[in-house]
Amino acid sequence: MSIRHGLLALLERGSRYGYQLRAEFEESTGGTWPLNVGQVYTTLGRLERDGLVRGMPESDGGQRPYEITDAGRAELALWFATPLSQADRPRDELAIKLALAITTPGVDVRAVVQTQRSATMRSLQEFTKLKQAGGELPWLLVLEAMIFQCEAESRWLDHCESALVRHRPTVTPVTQHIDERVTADERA
Amino acid sequence: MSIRHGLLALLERGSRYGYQLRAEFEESTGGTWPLNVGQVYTTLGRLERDGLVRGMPESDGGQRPYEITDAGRAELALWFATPLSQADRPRDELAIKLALAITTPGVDVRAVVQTQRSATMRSLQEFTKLKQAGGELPWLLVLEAMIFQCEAESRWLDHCESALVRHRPTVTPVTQHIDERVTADERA
DNA sequence: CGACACATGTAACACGTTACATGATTTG
DNA sequence: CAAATCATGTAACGTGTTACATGTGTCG
Repeated sequence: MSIRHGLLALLERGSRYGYQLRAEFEESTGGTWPLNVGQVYTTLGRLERDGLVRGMPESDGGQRPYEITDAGRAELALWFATPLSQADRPRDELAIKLALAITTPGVDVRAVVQTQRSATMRSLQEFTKLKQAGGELPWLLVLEAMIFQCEAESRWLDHCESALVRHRPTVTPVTQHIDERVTADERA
Repeated sequence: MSIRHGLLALLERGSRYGYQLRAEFEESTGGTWPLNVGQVYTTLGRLERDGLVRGMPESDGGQRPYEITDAGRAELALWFATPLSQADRPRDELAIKLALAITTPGVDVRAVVQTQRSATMRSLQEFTKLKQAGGELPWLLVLEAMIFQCEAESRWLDHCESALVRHRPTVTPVTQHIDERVTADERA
């Protein structure tokens, strides 16, 4: 639903055509989430089908601008007025992954956690660097949203690791045979 | 991709049938993300089509168990070994919403922020209550992931609000006419 | 001219989601 | 018996995503 409403919001500023919409959408979010042009057109088609936008006749340079309708404006207002509930959000794949890793035989959960943390920290560094480069307020806020998320994820991964250590003791390479005895016990 | 791999992980524990898979999936995540049974079957169909699981003949009580194949095991191992990159994640709808709210005429951004924060805090309280009730380790970690996320979101919303105040001064009901002058200036 | 950016669009597919149809089994 | 739960499955739709086809304009 984010692209749908995103395009609607851009059209609220005034009439735009597909290519413009893609450029402005990517600009708002600083190119963090690249948007395939094709998707703009398919989404515009669906928005028109639903009566939220109106496609104008093709103008001079082969450009076909769209404008938002009253229904579209209402839908947009509703979007802004309604908070995102937990149910609206996609499942947290990382949480699912770790939760299942714990109960899946033959998975080194600590390795999963550590690999993820490396990746998360790399992202965090990239974002921090981008932040130094500066930019418009919207793009800056998006960046900071992702920075906050990375930090939360990193803290959560730390938390998971220590919870795991508490739950099933750490294994060093030397005591590999002990590891196998322990997991065998747990299966019973 | 999370359900696909989730089912694969559950099948790694042993042969299961559809209804069981749904129950175990919801149990792992504590019912936070309810999973429609129908989706289990469609997903199992796709997994079988891709050779990652094998559907067994229908047994006694009308149950049709599935088992994971070697290809499925490889896919699962890959899933666990590969960290989630930023590109894999869905667009952050809230971030997009706020970024666009800022540049959309006629939107009270502060109201959007405050409405969202109320909702986020409500979620946070629910999760905290659930945490007190306790549960298995996987479910506990999932809960804490969501708690951490809510906290990050709440902090980010605070940050947005203060960034907005810095950028365009707060308006009180009494000085409504001043607000209109200001926004008119900004449009120019 | 040839390459590249601009611009529109379609086809095909993946995944998630809901609603529905259908039966077997259990239980009050 | 009737209602609820267990269990399987299909049909239909929505969004997101990619790949492709097509044409125009511009610039070295």
